[in-house]
This record gives sequence, C-alpha cells and structure tokens, in this order.
Amino acid sequence: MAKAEHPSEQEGGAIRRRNEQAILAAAERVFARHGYRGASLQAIAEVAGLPKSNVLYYMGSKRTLYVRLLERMMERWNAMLDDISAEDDPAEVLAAFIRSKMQMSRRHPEGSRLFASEILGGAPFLQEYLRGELRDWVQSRAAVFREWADRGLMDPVDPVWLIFLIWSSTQHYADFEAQVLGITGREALDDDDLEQITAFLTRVVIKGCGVKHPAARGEDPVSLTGR
Amino acid sequence: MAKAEHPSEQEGGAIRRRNEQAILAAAERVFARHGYRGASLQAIAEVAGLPKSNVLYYMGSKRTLYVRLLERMMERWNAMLDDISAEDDPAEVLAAFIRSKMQMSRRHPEGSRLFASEILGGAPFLQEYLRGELRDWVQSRAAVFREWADRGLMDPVDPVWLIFLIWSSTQHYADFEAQVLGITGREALDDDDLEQITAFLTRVVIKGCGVKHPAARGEDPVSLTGR
DNA sequence: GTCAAAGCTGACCATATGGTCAAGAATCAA
DNA sequence: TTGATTCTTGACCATATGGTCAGCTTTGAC
Repeated sequence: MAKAEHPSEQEGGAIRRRNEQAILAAAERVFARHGYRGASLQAIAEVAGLPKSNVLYYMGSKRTLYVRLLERMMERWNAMLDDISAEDDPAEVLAAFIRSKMQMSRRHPEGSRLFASEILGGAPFLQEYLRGELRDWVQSRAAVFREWADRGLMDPVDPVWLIFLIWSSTQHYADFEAQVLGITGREALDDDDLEQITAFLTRVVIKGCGVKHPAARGEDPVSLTGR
Repeated sequence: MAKAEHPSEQEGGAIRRRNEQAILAAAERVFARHGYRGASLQAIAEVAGLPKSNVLYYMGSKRTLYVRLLERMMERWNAMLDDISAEDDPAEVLAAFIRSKMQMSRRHPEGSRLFASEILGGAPFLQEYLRGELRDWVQSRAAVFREWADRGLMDPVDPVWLIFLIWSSTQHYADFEAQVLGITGREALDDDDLEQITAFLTRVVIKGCGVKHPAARGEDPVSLTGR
C-alpha cells in the first residue's frame, strides 16, 4: 500500500524524483503563463520533454498537479515568514521583510506568477488558506506593528494596508515583469537593479511610516544601509 | 462597405450597441478570470445571455474580441493620465495620481484584472504598447519627478521605481481582491475603505519620498488632506 | 406593403482537451 | 535468473473548443 501520507515528501526512486521535478518545473511555467484552465497537459508535457501519458502517470490529474504546485509555493511562503516580536527593531524587521519578499519574486518568479494567477481567478483553490493560515499570520504581524505604533516607534498606520503595500510592490517585479522590462527597455533585471529597488522600497516604507530607531528615538528616521 | 475605420467607434443600430455592450462586459469578466486561453466563447456567451453564434456574429473571433477589450482598457488608462509639468505641486500631483489609479481599480476591476492577466502571460498582445506609448509616458513623468528632485522638492528617488510602486500598490486592490477580502474577512471593500487606503498610500509615498510643499519648502513634509 | 439589410441561431466541422488502459520495457532485490 | 515492481507510451474515448454556414426572422427606410 502507500508508504507515506505526505505526497510532497521526497520518496520513490531516482527516476521518479527526476521526472517529477521536470514536470513540476514545466507545469509551474505553463500554469503561470496561461492559468489553470488555459494550461494544457500537452503543453506541460512538451516543456518537460515527456509524453503526455507520462505526466498523468506521475501526477494523476491536472487538478492534483496544480494543487501540488500551489502547496509547494505556500511552503516557500511559510519558510520565508519567520517570527517577529514587538521587541525587535521595526526598521530591521521591515527591511528584512521587504528583502525576503523581493528575493521570493527573484528566485521563484514562475511560482509568484502562479500564485498571482490563482488569486486573479478568484482563488478557487486557496480560499481556505487565505481565510485561515494566511489571515492569522497577517493578524499576528499587524498586532506587532500596532504595538510599535503605540510605543511611538512608528506612525499609527493601518498595519494591514502596510502589509499589502509591501506585498504588492515586491510581487510586482515577478508578476508584471513583462511590463517592467518593456518600459525600462531591458532584457532582464540584474542583481544590481533588484538591490536598488529593494533599497528604494525599504527607504520609502520606513521613512513613509515614520519608523524610528529604538535606541535613538528622537531623530534619524532613516538609516538606509545597503545591507 | 465599411462606414468607419475605427471599430471601437460607436456605430450601428441600437440592437448592435446593446448586444456588443453585453458581450464586452461578459467577456471582460471571463477573460479576467481565466486568461485568454482559459476563457471559452461558450462561457462568455452564457454570461452575456446569448448563443455562442451570436457572439461570433458581433465580434468575429475570440482574438478580435480580446484585442478590443484590451484597447478599451488602454483608452481608459490614457484618459486617466493627464499631463503634468514641473511647475505643478509634487504633493498634489502624486496624490491625484494615486487617487485616479485607485479609482481605476475600483471602477474597472475586471478591466484591471484583464490587463494583469495579459501582462502575467507575457503581454503577447501588448508588447508594442508597453515598449512604445506607455514607455514614453513613463519617461516623460520621470523627467518631471527628476526635476522636482533637482529643485529639492523631493528626495532623489528613482522615478521609474516610484511609478511602479504606485501602480502596483493601487492595482493590488483589483488584482488581488480575493486575497484582500479573504484576509480582511470582508465581503467587499466599501468607499470608506478605499478612501482610507488612498490616504494611507498617499501619506506613505509623499512622506517616504520627502515631498515638500513648494511654498513652505522648509518643513511640513505631509499635509495629508482627506480630499 | 415591399424588400434589402441586419440580426439570429442550430447544425456542423476539424481539432484539442483531460483522462484511461493495456501491453510492453526497464529496473532491481532475491 | 527470476519475478515483482516501476516505468513508458501509443491508441483510444467522450467531451469541449473556436469557427463556419445556410437559412431563418426581424427591422426599418421608402
């Protein structure tokens, strides 16, 4: 019978692992580009360099393949978002927050677009996650932000809108890559561009929310270190 | 023969106009939700309350229907983005910019999502527009922002990243509506929420970019009027 | 009322879709 | 070598896709 409960666990032989990886990578690209309905198993199979039957053999169905990709992406999210507490330095936390979200857009652009496509389509598969886990996560961070505001470490802005601001402005560089490249006239954004954008966003958010350093509370609203 | 060169011009009888409107509205919804490939004429026809043949009769093909929707959306964009000059008040211009973009997300959420879907898919139909018209528009605004920075009216931030910041953070409330609603636990965002978000974004951007009022250049970095 | 133009739509077509299956090929522990 | 397990894949199926078309009805100017 079955060996493990978690299908996402790495199991099976080397062949299986290799083929599954190829299929997952191909599927992420195709789903991201065309959405769930618009993606075809034929196209995924071609990108993966396998016959369509083989894709079905490993993944069972289009639906389970798609769900598996979403779950993998959510794992990446969860791995990124470590804990914070009200004792931490707001500027550092916000900077780290922006940086890690920006790196997510950089390292997993297809995954980011897959996620965006799912939400754009009304989040038919992620409703539960959004209203559950993710909501709790946001609420807990919001509570920390509020405490910072109460302590005078930052302006009393609405924490949820702030989180959305950071999410959107970083996610943008994955989801709207085609627009960014078209307008800037580049072939691709390099590490230097990303570093610049990260610095810009960090600066605007920290300064815009009046974040102060806990030690020197009086002034010096922005330190803005490159790293 | 043909009567006009511009197919987007309103022409034809009342019946045509009415049916075309119904089809365009339905198609915008379906395309926004499922992308170009994922949308089916059958689904569009059902939403419009017409037989599939009738959709083809008016629109010719799926492709032309889609292109027509994109063109309509680009017209809305162009209508929104009026001219600015370096003589204007930076704070006012940025505030108006954010406000109008926010209203676009509010008034045309389906259109915004349609646009997002197109970009997400690599902008196969909008490459020309992005690298041409829109790029010119961005460059001209960027020049104004730079002049403001030179005059000391705002920090010397990269104007293009600033424009992307405003675009993404406002567009977010249309494209990621499902996420926003799921996390906030609401059924919909009302006018009051939107007003609050607009004020928040305006505040963060203006303060975050160190925008000063031209008259009182010394201090008062944020006036933050509700309207 | 006449009649051409516009509107309407079910039947139809070639193709593509997600998915099944059976039968063979490769792998590997014993 | 054996035998069981895993892997591979072309043939096949029901359905859905975008699009065509012929023939019908409705509309509106005269």
